[in-house]
Amino acid sequence: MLDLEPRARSAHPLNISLEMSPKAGADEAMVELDLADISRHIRLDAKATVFTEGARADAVWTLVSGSILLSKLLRDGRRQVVGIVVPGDFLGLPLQSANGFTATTLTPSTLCRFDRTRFTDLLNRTPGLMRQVFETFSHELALAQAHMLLLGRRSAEEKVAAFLLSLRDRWAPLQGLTSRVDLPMTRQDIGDYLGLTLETVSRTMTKLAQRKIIAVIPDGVRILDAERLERAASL
Amino acid sequence: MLDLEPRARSAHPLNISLEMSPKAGADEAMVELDLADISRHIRLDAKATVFTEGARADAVWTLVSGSILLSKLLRDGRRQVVGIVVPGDFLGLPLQSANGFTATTLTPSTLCRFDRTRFTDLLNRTPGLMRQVFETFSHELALAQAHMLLLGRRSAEEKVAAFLLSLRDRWAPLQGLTSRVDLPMTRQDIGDYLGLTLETVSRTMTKLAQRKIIAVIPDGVRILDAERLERAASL
DNA sequence: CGCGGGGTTGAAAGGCCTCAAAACGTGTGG
DNA sequence: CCACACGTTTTGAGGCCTTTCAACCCCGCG
Repeated sequence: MLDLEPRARSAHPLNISLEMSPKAGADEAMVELDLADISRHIRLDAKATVFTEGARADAVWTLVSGSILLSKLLRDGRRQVVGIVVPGDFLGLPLQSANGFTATTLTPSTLCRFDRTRFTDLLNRTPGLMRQVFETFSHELALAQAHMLLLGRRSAEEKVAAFLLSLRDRWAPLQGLTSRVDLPMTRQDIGDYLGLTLETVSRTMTKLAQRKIIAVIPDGVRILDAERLERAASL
Repeated sequence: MLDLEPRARSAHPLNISLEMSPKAGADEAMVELDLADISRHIRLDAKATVFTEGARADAVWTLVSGSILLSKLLRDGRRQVVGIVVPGDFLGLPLQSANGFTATTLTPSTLCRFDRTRFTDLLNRTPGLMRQVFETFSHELALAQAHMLLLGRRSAEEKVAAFLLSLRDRWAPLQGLTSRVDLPMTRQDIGDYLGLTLETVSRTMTKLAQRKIIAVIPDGVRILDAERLERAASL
C-alpha cells in the first residue's frame, strides 16, 4: 500500500534533483549515462536488511519505492532509529567506508544501488552532482538536529504528535497531503524512533484517539484534527 | 584556559583540511587567496551570540580558538544543545539561507567569517573545497546520529559518562589526550545537551566522583579511571 | 559586605518504564 | 470454514528514575 511508484517522470532516480538544478546544462545527459552505468535496480522484500551497522560500505543507494528504517544498536540490544527513508531519499555516506547504522526495509522496496567508489569518482568529476548530494546532506543534518530536540526535550505526547505530523509531511510530496498517515512499522519501531517504549506509544495514541484528535486505524492513523495535533506537538 | 591557539601552522583556518587533500595541486595557493579575500577574523567575548536560530544566514564560519554551543529552542523555553564546536570545526550551512540553530560562545573565541554567497560561489568553482566541506558534514551527520542514540536510549549516568569521554576525545587532537576535561559551560548547558536537568547532571557527577571514577574540579573534571568510565557509558 | 550566578543536596511528585495478561488480527492447516 | 498459533497491540498495576521545587552553599565581584 505504501509501495507506489513515485516520480516515474524521471529516467533515473538521482536525476530528479539534477533536473531541477539551475545549471543543468548540456552534459546532463552524460551524467545520466554515467549514473546508469554504475547503478543497478534492486527489489527487496519487507523486513530485509539493506546493509548493517559497522559493515564495510561498498555501495550507496537511493530509495525508489517503499520505505526504510535506519537504526543504531547498543550492545545490550537497546535500539535507536536515527532516520526514516522515503522514496527519492539518498541512503548511505559516499565518503565513509563503514556504515554508521543498519538499514531495514519496512515494506517491499525497490532501491537503486551505486558502487560506492565509482560513485565518489563520478562525484569528484561532476561538481553539480556533488552539490546535489551535499544539499541532501545539509537537509539530513537539519532533520537530525530537529530530532535531537524532540528526543531530548519533548514529552511522550509531543513526541507522538510531532512524529505523526512529520511523517504526513514527508509523504505529502509523493501522495498528496491526506489525513491518513500510513504506519508500516510496529509500535516498537516507533518507540525506538521516539525514545519511548512500545507501551507508551500505544497508550499515547489511544489517548489522542479518545480526545478525537486522531483515529487509530489498521496500519496507520487518521488525523481528525490537524490543528489540535499541532498544538499537542507544541510546534 | 580553553583559549589556546591551535593549528597555527596553517595560514588559513580552512586550509588545515585542504592541505591534507590528496589532489592538492598547483591551484591551492589561489584558493587560499580567494578564501582570504572573502574572510575576516573576528574575536568574541564569552557568552556572545554568533548567530540566532531562524535569522537570515549571511555568513558561514570556522572556529579558530575557543568553543561554541549550538542550540535549538522550543517556544516555551525548553532548549536542546545540538552540537559543541571545537577549534577547526566548520560552522553553518552554506546552502541554507536561514540558521537552524543559535550559536553562542562559551569562552572568548576567535572565528573566521565568510560571506555566505561568496563562499558558496567559491564552493561551486572549487570541487576540492566542496569535497572538504562535504566530508565535514558527513562527519557531523554521524555525530548527530550517535547523539540521537544517546538522547533516546541512554540513562543519565551513561549520558554523563559518554559526554565526558566524547569531550575528551574531541579536544585530544588539539591539546593531547589528558585526564583533565575542561567544562567551560554550566550544568544547565550540559543538561540541555544530554536531555537532562541540571540537578540530574550534578547528582550524576557527584555519584561518579564518590565511586572514584572522576574527580570534580573547578571548571571541569579529572578522569581518574577511564576504563570504568567507559563501562559506565556502556560504549 | 551583600549580591547574584552557579553548584549541590534533599524530599516529594510524576511521567515513563517494567512486567504481566488479555485482546486482536492474520495466516496456516486441518 | 473453523481452529489454532503467532506476532502485535492494548490495557492494567506497580515501581523506578528523573524531574520538580526548595533550601543552602560557594565564590567572585561590585
